[in-house]
Amino acid sequence: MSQQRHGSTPGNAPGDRAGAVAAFPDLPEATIARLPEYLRALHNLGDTGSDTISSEGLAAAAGVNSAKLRKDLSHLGSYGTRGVGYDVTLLIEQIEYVLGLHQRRAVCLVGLGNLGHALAGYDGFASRGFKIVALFDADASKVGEEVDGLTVRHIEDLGRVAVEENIAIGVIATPAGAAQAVADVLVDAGVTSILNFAPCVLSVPANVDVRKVDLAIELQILSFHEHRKASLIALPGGRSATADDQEAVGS
Amino acid sequence: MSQQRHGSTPGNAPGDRAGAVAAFPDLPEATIARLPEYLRALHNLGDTGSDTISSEGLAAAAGVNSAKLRKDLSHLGSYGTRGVGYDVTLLIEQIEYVLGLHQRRAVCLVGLGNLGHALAGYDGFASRGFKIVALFDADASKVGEEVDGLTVRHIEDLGRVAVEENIAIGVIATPAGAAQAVADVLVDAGVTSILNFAPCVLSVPANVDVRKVDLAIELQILSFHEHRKASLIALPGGRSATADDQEAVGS
DNA sequence: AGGCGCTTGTGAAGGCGTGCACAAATCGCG
DNA sequence: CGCGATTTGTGCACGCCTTCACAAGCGCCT
Repeated sequence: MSQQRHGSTPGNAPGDRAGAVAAFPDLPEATIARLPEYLRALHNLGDTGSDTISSEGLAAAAGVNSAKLRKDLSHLGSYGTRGVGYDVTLLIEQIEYVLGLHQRRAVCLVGLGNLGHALAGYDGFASRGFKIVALFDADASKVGEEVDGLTVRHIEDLGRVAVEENIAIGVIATPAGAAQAVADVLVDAGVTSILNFAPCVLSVPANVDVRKVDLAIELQILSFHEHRKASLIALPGGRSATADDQEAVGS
Repeated sequence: MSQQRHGSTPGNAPGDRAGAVAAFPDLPEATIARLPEYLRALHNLGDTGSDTISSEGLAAAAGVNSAKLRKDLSHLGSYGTRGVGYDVTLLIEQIEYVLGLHQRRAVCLVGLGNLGHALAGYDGFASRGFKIVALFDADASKVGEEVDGLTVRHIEDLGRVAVEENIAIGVIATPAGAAQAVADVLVDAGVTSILNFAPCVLSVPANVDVRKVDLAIELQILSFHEHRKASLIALPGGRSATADDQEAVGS
């Protein structure tokens, strides 16, 4: 789908520049973070729904406030139809274009431990606009291994391969100790976006974007809420009330 | 470490309530989300550093502004020493207590596909306050399998086991289609915090906290920034400039 | 053709978070 | 004992984001 010519994407008619791309009306970061949610909801609805969707309906499917959704979409100049709603197909195209998903992006993955293996085989990447085109590891014993149709290469080759394959996004799934070194190599190779799963802070040039996913942090945030809930219950309440300040796992 | 009696945690001396726990001064969500970062940085520094750390130093290690860090710490009534800094050990204890990490929390994991296997073996959970005590899957062919020292059980047993093991946190690593059903089972079993890796919106009662991690969304956000950067370069620039509106992966 | 109901798009207000800049406090040294 | 250097804790202002509420626009039905 969305095989259409994207140069004709609507919404950039009036104030467009030279012959370049769209000239983004610098969207708020919060909006950008939600666009992928809308996109996912739209794809789900596209299969089993009608041609159009109201802001109310889409907002419910994406789990957000409908006013927020409308404002988000209005930011990217999207045209809904008053009294009707948004054209599902058109909206999908618009969002995909803004997110730069009209082209399939090449991604490389560094670090093939536990998590790396899982990421290499994760369907969600392929089905949502990305293609892992290379795997790297520093461990010689892993180099040469075949993972999900790709051969693991030594990280030394990263620079060359990144240029050959035009890789702009790198995923770091190494231990924390190795992450900064890997990031440096990625930056040197021309990668300008990094998704970091290692629990550490990366320092990179200003033109490089880094996003971090730390699984333990997510759990710790939940732990806080557990702690809070348990302490609010105070005396009454269920089994977790008194147990909270004792032990949870068992001695 | 932090084996001490936590009832004596300082900072709640003046306005404490009955005999209950701490009575949190409802911290801002943004602060809560950063506390785990500080904690990680502190652990790193604790190994190779001095007894105290300045807000400047810790902020650098955690990748945030130092004023923000001070404000965050002040919210939880932490006592640093002016002219000196924060006592590393004490601060670790404080943050761990606030996050509810003074006890090791029992976690169960549902869904042992690619990602589930990786999560089951992820060191970061064990080393940062959590213990996976049970694995579940709906696929009969996976039940009985041994993964990282635990035997995979059928999801039917979740209710019973959750109560037995006093599980308050559940991790969903199933396909999107199964996630809501799993969430319902978890909620029924008394789980009040869910970490959801499935790309879908979960609907749960108000007293249940859900955090979502969607790997593809992170990449899509990076993709947007790639797209934006590429379009800003316009004409000059590197290899990715002209390639952006063509193809990235190769025909 | 006209009116009515529905939905989008947006102005305005309120809340939250951030970062500056400085007062208050503590330590060390002379 | 007092002074200066250093660092925390925080008042304040600014900007972003969210949410409400409503006018404007569109289609359908009569």
